[in-house]
Amino acid sequence: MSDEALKKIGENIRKEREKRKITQTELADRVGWDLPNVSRLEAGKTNATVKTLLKVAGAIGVNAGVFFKGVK
Amino acid sequence: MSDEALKKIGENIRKEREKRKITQTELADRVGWDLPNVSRLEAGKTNATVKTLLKVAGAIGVNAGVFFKGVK
DNA sequence: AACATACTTATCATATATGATAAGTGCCGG
DNA sequence: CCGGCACTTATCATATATGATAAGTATGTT
Repeated sequence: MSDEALKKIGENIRKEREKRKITQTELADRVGWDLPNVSRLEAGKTNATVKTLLKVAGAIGVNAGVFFKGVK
Repeated sequence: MSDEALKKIGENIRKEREKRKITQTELADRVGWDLPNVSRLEAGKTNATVKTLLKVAGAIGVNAGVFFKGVK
């Protein structure tokens, strides 16, 4: 469950965002944050909470469960 | 993303635990917590972090993504 | 060279999750 | 009725996520 997991989750979020051609700026806008907080999340530099994951999932249109794909 | 979501996630955790015939006490043991913290999590009274979900998922042998089933 | 876009890094205050302890409820077997 | 088991509720200190701001990098365009 190390920080590897957080990195992997960040990468998964980034992939889902890029799949939909959304910029970090646009995502930040949709969730009502400032841009750096999106960057930090995708970089795996934060141990996000459920609510944070759900906001992002809602904004890009996926179930938050997908962020855990391949996370051990 | 209301607190409904947190409740649903708690219920999902409880279901997965019960499926495997594990008590809260046993789960607490496996993750190295005291019992009340498991109760609180399953009751949806906390906005858990990724690491918390991963610990529980590891202890009961599922991918943490399943905790988000049916969560909108 | 100046500018714009997309993103990263560092840092801060405030809110809150975590992990602990103590005390409670409900149920069942003896 | 009593002890034990499974779980809940309340509350605390400490660590840290969130949300904000300021300043940086990299790449491409005019």
